[in-house]
Amino acid sequence: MLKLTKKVDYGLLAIAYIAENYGKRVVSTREISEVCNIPLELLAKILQRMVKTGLVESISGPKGGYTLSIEPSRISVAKIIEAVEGNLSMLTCSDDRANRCYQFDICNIRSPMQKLENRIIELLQNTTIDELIDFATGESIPEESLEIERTL
Amino acid sequence: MLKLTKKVDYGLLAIAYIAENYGKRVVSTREISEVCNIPLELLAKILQRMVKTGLVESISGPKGGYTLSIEPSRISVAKIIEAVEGNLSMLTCSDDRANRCYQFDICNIRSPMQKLENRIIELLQNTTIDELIDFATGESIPEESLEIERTL
DNA sequence: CTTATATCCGACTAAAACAGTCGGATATAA
DNA sequence: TTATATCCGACTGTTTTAGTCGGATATAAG
Repeated sequence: MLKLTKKVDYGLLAIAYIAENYGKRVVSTREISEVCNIPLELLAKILQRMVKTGLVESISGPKGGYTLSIEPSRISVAKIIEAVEGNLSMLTCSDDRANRCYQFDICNIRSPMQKLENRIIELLQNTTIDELIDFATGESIPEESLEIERTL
Repeated sequence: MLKLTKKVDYGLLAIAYIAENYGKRVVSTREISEVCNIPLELLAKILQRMVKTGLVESISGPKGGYTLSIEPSRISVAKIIEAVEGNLSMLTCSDDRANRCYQFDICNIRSPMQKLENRIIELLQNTTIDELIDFATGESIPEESLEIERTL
């Protein structure tokens, strides 16, 4: 379904915490693990993937840890999902021999669904880390953000 | 991740096919199964769930099958996901004893993520079956729909 | 130069979700 | 009565997810 995986959840929490300390100090896996209640080893792997994709950078050794390698405003939820999970597409339409979709030829909902996916991805790209920590620090909360509308 | 399950894929295809014949005739599980290359038994269960949630209605016996119980314009992708999977939330923030989230107390990204989720749900609610079959029948394709923009 | 604390990395396991199957019940047109 | 349809729960194999383990490399500090 559309549920976020734990890894993504952890990744978001971790990078938000790193972002709060951006420019001040580096934070270690252990510290994040303890503050956020995230299993240490799992968190380590998540952070390492975010290093690989260039979202954070690491300092080895004692007093080491992680810090953002780019501005919070340039780190989107989309990038974090991609870093942690590999890709963020909800559709896997394929005509390849290997992982062929048996509906590929007769599927007439592909275009509109593709469009829907693109819009969702746009939303994920437009939600950035600085917005997340703005909430945390209490700055500039747009009043509309508290509305909860889920009428089907 | 955000991938749609096969069940939802099948559900979308099936209901689109039913919608194409809406007002003309009922279509059977077997027919949809053959046309769309969907395993018969699995499709049957999916259609039965959509009956339960009131998206389609069934006629038993020979010459029986399914038809929409409401207008195509009132059937959204959101409703189909809910019918087939139970719910469509990407977040599962819970303070309950049973399935408690161990980050609940310290999580400071919940509000913005909730907002993001609401926007995605809005998109899913605003994409309806009549749009899907408009594409299939070639009517009123907005030119922007073919754009593929995925710049991260 | 040793030690303690970090990141780094692949392989592994248990549990849950997903995809699909099976057996049998009920309804109804012919 | 029969054939064709929906209905429904239980079951199985596969894949994904979540988390663990063992060991390598890097470096600050004594």
